[in-house]
Amino acid sequence: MSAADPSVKLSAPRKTKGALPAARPDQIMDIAARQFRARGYAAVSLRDIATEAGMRTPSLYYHFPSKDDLVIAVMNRGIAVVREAVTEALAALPPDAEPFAKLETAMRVHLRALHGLSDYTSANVRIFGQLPEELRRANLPERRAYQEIWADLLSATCPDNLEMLAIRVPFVIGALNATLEWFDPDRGDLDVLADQVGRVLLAGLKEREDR
Amino acid sequence: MSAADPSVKLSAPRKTKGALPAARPDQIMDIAARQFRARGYAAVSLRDIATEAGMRTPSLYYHFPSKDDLVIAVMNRGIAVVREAVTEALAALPPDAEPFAKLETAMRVHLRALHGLSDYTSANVRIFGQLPEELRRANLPERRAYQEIWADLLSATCPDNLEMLAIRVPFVIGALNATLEWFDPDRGDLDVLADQVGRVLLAGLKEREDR
DNA sequence: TCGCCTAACTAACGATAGATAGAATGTCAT
DNA sequence: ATGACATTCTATCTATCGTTAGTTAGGCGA
Repeated sequence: MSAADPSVKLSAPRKTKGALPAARPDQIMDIAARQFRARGYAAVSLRDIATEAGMRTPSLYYHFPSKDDLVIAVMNRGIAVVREAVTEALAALPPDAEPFAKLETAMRVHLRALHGLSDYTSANVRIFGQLPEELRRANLPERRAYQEIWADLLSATCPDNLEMLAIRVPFVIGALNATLEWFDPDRGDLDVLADQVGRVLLAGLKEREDR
Repeated sequence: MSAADPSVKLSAPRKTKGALPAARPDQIMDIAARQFRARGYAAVSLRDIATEAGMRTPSLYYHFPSKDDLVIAVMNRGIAVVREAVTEALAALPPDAEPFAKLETAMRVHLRALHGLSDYTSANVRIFGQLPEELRRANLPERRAYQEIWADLLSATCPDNLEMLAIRVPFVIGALNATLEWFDPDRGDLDVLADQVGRVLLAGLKEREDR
């Protein structure tokens, strides 16, 4: 394939100190995230990751104490990335932006994180349901922190109705995440997707009890 | 645990011919579906299935030629079950039912199939993304046939707009399926879920271009 | 120059997976 | 009673997994 001829030894430690061409652990995480995203959790072995990184499997253990630790690191970064992106985008809005304008922005950024911006976020969404329960639990704090952002945003759509909010938060995030399973940004326009999905969800959330 | 002490030999073939207490292959598929639903694809081994069925692993090979074949059978039944349920429910509606009444019915039945009615359907949704591509491909014909029902239903929400329809069909199905990952029918009321989800989606789909 | 740190290597282990071969068991029609 | 069939068994194989142990080689500070 493209990478990794193990007979060619990578010549020793890094010379560059200030240039930092992506630290090795980061590079390994990049590869892991891309493979998890493409092929799922169980289908990706440490051998696969090591091969693409140009090293032997046990060498990975110098950078990560176990496969679980590597996976947890990738998963947590996946949520951190999208949370920071959404937070920044919301902060860039005018302070008096309407609740539904904020919602639309958050949806667009979330979709962009899933489809192209971050292999980490898409890997997280893709493999979360495949992980043994222990690993899933390790990702829950990050997920809950991210959900709080959406709870803030969505509370404007159903004020004083916590039961409705408790359903709408995971429903909206889940509906957005589900696009990962069928939408291919290489074959369709991501902006069109965001327009269509945003329109349906925003209109649906805007609808008042009385119609 | 509850089932299967292999030292107690199950006494030979079935006597009952007309009574049919669920044919053995069906019983095995039931167990497989339940386990796949609960723990995902990779986490369920043939040993696990055999144990719960009260037999040794190789005995499974008398009924199914391989694990792949068993999985494919479970997956296909998962779609078949929900498709038949939706088809029947739609047929039971008055012939002059409005398009959005049909849509709401389909959504309710689909949610019910996911949460309780059928381990096959929930197993399908749960593990589809975990399967190697070859197995996923084997389930595509069933899935496409089921999607056609929804294409019919949803075409009323965006007449003469095939691009929009091509997005709305997988989006709606995906949004419904995603509830499997966060909604627990033991802790929440399924009817409440259907009310809330149905309201948002139906209102969103009803919204006209001009607002 | 010496010794430590970094970063990789080779070799191997134990566990578990799906799968196969062939023997054994019980039922039933003849 | 017997032979055919259906069903499950035991025993074993091969492949692959994550992981550990111990080793090697280069760069850098004292």
